[in-house]
Amino acid sequence: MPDPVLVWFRQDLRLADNPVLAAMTDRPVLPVHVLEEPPGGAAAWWLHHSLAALGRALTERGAPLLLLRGDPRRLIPDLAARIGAAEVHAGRLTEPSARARDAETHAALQAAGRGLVLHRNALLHEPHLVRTGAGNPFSVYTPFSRAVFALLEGLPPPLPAPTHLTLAPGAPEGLPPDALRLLPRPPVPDWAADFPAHWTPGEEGATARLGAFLEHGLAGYADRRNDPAAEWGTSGLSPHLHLGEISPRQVWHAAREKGGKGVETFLKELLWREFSHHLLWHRPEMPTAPLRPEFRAFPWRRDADLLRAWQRGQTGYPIVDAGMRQLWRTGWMHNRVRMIAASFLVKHLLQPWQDGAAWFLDTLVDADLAANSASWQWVAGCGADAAPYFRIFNPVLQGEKFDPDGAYVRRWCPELARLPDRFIHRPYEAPEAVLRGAGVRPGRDYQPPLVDLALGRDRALAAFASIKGGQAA
DNA sequence: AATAGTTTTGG
DNA sequence: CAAAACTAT
Repeated sequence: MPDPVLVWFRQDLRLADNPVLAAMTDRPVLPVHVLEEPPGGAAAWWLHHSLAALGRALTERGAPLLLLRGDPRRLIPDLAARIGAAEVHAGRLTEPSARARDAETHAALQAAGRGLVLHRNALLHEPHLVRTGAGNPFSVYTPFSRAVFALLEGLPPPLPAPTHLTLAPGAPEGLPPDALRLLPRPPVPDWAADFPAHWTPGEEGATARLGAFLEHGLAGYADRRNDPAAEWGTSGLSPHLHLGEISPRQVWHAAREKGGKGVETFLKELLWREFSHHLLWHRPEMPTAPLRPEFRAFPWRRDADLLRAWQRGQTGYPIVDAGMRQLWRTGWMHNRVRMIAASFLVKHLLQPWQDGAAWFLDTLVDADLAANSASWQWVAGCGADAAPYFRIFNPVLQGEKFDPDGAYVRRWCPELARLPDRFIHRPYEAPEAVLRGAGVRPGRDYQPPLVDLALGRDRALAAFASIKGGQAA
């Protein structure tokens, strides 16, 4: 009998195209997941269901998933010792805390003569292996995407899922998924009540979502990806990719095989995800500190009331409010609307981007530290390859451009649904008779804007001007 | 992955 | 005089 192996599942909750499992042919395995800190609320809901789905799939293959809660630095080496595993295998992660944890776990394993083997499993290409011609990490997206595109020409095809696994003997009793307490419980109201109508966590759900997107969305992707009301405007794969229920390699190959219009545009979006992880790998401070140092002196005007109004979707700007409510109800927000809502918070309201990023991490089912941090820094203008500081989205113009008939706003802000197109993105300009005709009582059904757009814009520009003395690039 | 204000164009 | 082009932020 070959040596047993401990298979440590983290953000690769799938069987197909899983290099960790593929390395295990004919070896007895103990699949384990250790919950150390629960993720944000919405992501925790997703994790619960994803772990349950993975558990079922692994049980069918003969090796049930062991669920534990506690410190992996101690639990993983203990478990490896208990089943006599010389090696622990896992997928490599980019989050700084996970990297530190893996290094410590590795050290603890090594002290007992064991090893931790990390596989490329969450990304198309390892972030530490992509370099500029000069040998440095990339800090600009376009050259990064060009380099990675070239590297991916020889991307091997996805690996098949194992049909049968042999369970290593000696596993202790694990926890049922419910014991991880990842779901909202009383007295907290069930904010996830609507999630199941929108999502099916787990590998099967991910595969089905990819198939449906290829069928209904890919060909029109270049045209529709900025239409937040379009049913198949985007793939909706972000939460599945975040937990590795499907690999980017599977998505990459499937899109290329399908071919046709929209493929290039779609693949470039996958590379934004890669780029975010590349940045986080090389700049682990990215989640908390601006990548452009002059932004450390930015005069934010932190205000709990403004932040709360934004969180609740009560800013008075329909496209922002619709987005924030879609986020709360479904755990997801369309990418175009994320940019608009984020820009409004950091520019017009002058709230620190870190506060917005924290709210997104708590409410998004796809809460990904790399993508979230990189994107907020991009919007705020303090990121490596960020929008110039003077790029300030006007939520009314953006709404009129990308949601011209107000379908998105009407869906998520039903109190405005009967307003004519002309005022759907600027209800505060509607004459009283129009409001009355649409059944909107001013100040009662919909609040006045939190800030005048011209004033907010000028104030943001002034704030940015005040830090420009720094060594801006 | 902008916007606002100004100037120029062209029917 | 509306639309397109240009330009500063």
